[in-house]
Amino acid sequence: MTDEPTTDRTATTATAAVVVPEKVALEGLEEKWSAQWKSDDTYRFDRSQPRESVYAIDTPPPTVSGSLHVGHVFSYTHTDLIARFQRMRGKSVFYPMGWDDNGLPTERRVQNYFGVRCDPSLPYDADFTPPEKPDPKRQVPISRPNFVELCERLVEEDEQVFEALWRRLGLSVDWNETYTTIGPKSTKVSQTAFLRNLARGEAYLQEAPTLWDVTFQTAVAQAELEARDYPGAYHRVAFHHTADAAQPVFIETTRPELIPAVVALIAHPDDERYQSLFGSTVTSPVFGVEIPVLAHPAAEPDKGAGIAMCCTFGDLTDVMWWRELQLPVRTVIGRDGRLLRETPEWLADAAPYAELAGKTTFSAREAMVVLLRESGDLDGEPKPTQRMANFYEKGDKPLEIVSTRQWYIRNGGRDAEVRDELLARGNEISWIPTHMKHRYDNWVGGLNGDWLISRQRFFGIPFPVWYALDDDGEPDYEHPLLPAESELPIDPSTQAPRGYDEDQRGKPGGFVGDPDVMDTWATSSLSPQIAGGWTTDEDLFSRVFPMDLCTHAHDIIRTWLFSRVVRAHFENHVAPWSHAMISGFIVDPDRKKMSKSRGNVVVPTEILDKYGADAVRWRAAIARPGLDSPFDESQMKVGRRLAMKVLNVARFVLGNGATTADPGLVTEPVDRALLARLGRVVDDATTAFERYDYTTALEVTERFFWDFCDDYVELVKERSYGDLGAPTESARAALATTLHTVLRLFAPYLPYATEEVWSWWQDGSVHRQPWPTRAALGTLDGDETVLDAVAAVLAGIRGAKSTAKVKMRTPVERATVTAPDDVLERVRLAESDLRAVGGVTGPLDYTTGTGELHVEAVLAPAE
RNA sequence: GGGCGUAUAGCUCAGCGGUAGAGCACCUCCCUUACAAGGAGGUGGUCGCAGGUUCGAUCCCUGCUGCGCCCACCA
Repeated sequence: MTDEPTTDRTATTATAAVVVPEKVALEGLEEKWSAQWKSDDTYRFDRSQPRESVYAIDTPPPTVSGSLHVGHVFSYTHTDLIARFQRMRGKSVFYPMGWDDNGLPTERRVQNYFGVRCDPSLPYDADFTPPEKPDPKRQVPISRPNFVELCERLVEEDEQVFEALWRRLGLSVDWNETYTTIGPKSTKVSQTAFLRNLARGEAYLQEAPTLWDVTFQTAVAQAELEARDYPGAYHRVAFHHTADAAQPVFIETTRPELIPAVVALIAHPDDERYQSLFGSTVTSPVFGVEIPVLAHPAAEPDKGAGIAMCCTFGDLTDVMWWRELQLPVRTVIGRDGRLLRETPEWLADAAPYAELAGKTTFSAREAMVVLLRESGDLDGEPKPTQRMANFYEKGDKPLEIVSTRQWYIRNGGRDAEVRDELLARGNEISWIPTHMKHRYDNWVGGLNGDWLISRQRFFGIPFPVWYALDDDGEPDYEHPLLPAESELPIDPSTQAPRGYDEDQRGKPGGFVGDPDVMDTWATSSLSPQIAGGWTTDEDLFSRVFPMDLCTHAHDIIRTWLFSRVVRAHFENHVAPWSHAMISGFIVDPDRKKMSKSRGNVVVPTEILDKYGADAVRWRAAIARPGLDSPFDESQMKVGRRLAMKVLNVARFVLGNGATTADPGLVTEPVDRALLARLGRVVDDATTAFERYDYTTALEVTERFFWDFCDDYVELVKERSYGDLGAPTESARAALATTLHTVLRLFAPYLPYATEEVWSWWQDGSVHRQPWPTRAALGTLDGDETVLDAVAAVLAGIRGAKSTAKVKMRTPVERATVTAPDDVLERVRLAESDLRAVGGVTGPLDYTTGTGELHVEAVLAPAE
């Protein structure tokens, strides 16, 4: 199963002078080899290969304005392990790297870093230089093009820092294949895909209630929501029967400031308490607005008073009622999160509104309570409560819902057929681990609206859309003006649509550009297309798409993973990759999520400085896909020790002239046993790696390697020196063959230590060598149980010395091995080696016994 | 409230219908010419709880409980 034809060269002799350093160290290897890999272009993708010889990887473009934590480092390492394995298996690995430099985080950083803010009404200033000392309180207003220039300047610096970190970690990315989510290529691809979505009816413009962040003043998509605990208070408020004002109807609300926006009271159709009210009207307190009392099954009888005040819009339930019961829109909250300054015309009693106008929701709530007290409609005191409120994941005020015009892409949230298609795409993907598919299914099944992709921001990919202005200067949203694909990329804020001149911008009979930009996910959802050359390099695209693997942590299944499936589904009619490998989180030792606010974040460069890249990679590799893993520095030490051991044992093997890795020279039973076992390890590691189980592949290799160092190397040490008169060449060839094989098995995990050792006696990079195969070891007939028998004798002799608390080189005057005959037979095969390593100077006797092998040793008296 | 995962040595984790495993930590010993940032040898567990299936359950089934995550939840 692992014996696929490759150009395996296990039978390799030294092709260059063997240079083994006097002293080995991990320090310096990262600088040395990452520079070498860069200058040699070691990881370059060979694009001449056909699709079946290519392994293509979709990596998450990190947010360059953010900071990386150790979880990122681990997750990217997981990807790299697979990339290196596939490369050694003979695949041409397409492993690009993207930078997400788009969007809000960058804007925010630019504002703070340069002390500026974007004012789109200003003209471009070609000579603008940012203030020398940024003053966060007095940000300099600059034009949108100036602002974007600063964004681009800053992300370029950020990208260099990130690339340096990734190179040091040893990611085998092809650095010729990079992209950004804001660059011309991404813009062209994003705009092209958008226009095609639009032409097919998958994208549309709609005025609708939208989740809105009042701080950033932008719309927010469902995927960016985060529910958080938020303190509030129930206010018991009286409405009044319109027919009989003396009869109050009590509702409970946490948002009394929305009373001017009330459009109905709603109770469950079966709720007996309100049967007589259905169909009648009530009058709102303070403002005297007459509203209907309606029935709807979503009203919960045991929640609050059992009858709810429906406002436009307090929450998503209000939106549902508004839509399903066809209620009017009465907006009182503006985009700045404050109550509208103009008094709404529907208020029967308008005067009290002056107390609320222009206030934040928080202040308006207090003012409203005063008004309710004055009118006598507040029953009792507000009762404090904790509830969950929706927040923008980057925001710190609860979201409001305002009615705005936005661009959407269909995602099944409003369409069962599309939803089923997307669920079916999920079935096309092999999920690692498999249970991560549930998250995808849950998310797709739970969508309650289409994907909102427009943002009211500045630094982002603009919609390639203009609107004609009528004679009154009103835009015609029904018939957007679109560019041809060949004209892309375009910026509608600086370019005019066909048939118009720039001086018609904003004038009646002229045009206006769509002011919005795409959300960053609307671009990164196309990462396979952007990186793969869709519409920009179709030959490349045919060789890499659909891709083989995407890897990232489980937190972005609902965003990045899902959105890529949506885009590939519509555009390419296929899932974007065959495998999705989902990493767990690195949590702190108390199993809490690492976060800046908790102050428990581990900075990647610190652990790289302290333990080295190989050690950090080793630690990453023992975290299996999908499982959270607590950060523990002691584990880095273990990885570091392994890397050191590789260097040291190689120094021994090669330093003794065991440089000919030719299994054909391995003749002694114990040596053949070693290679037989190694062959099984190669098979096991390969099988595990093929299943994306990099952890098991490492474990079996490591188990073998430590046994090799502790037992086999000790066993044949004397013989390999050539002073025993025993077959020296067999031992030396076994040592060299094992080193030659194990280095390649470890290469994905420990790229630096293995490359260093490889360079001592081989040409080229170990990372371009073929993955080892069992067949190439040529010892399928070896009896590996010989090793077990020998190891048991060794342990027996060592145990005797350890129990006696004497030095390990204490001579053994007489030893008796008791074991079943077949085991004794195997021990005899290595007798001279055992005598040498055990220091057995006197007789070595064998007696037949049953059960476990047992050694009786008579030790020489202490000197 | 819905879903998913998880529970095995002090810690981190493998494992599996047939006598409980590794690494770390801990204890004892050893400077041995690849390695003291080493090496050798040890101590340590009613496999979360309760039922069931079975000759036999840590493993399979059911139900609990703890922990973690995702989703829903603004009246």
